[in-house]
Amino acid sequence: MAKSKKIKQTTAIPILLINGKKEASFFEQVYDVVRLIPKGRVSSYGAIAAYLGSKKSARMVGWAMNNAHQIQPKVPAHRVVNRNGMLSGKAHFATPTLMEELLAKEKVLLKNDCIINFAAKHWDPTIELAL
DNA sequence: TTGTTGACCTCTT
DNA sequence: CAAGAGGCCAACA
Repeated sequence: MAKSKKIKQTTAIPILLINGKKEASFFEQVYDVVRLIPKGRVSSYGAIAAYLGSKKSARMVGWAMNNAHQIQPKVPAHRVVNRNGMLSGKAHFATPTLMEELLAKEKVLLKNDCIINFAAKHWDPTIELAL
């Protein structure tokens, strides 16, 4: 094969390369699903992880969101919350209140950093995209 | 290179 | 009912 050194399968896949490239990593799939979240709806890390294959990979979804800030097109990370409907990642946004602001613009009401009527607004890819 | 950490979830005690 | 531990994969020191 062309490469003199063996390709490290487990090693980092450059996120920037994923953008518009053939190699589809776990991260890109996360971004893709998150972009599909309709306005006014919210999803959860576990739901996305489960849709991709393993619900135990929910942590990776969180990591993907962390990198999502350097990803383009922009990923609506504010529409992704934890299983409790709580804005666990709001602190990682540009401003601690940015996530609330974005959700408020989508008519998503919050109370104590928790989404009101979360069950009704929960957009589960496993169900919505299960066609 | 190994080991620890991380925007989580589920099971077990 | 509450608290603890395990598990997943990737990035960082």
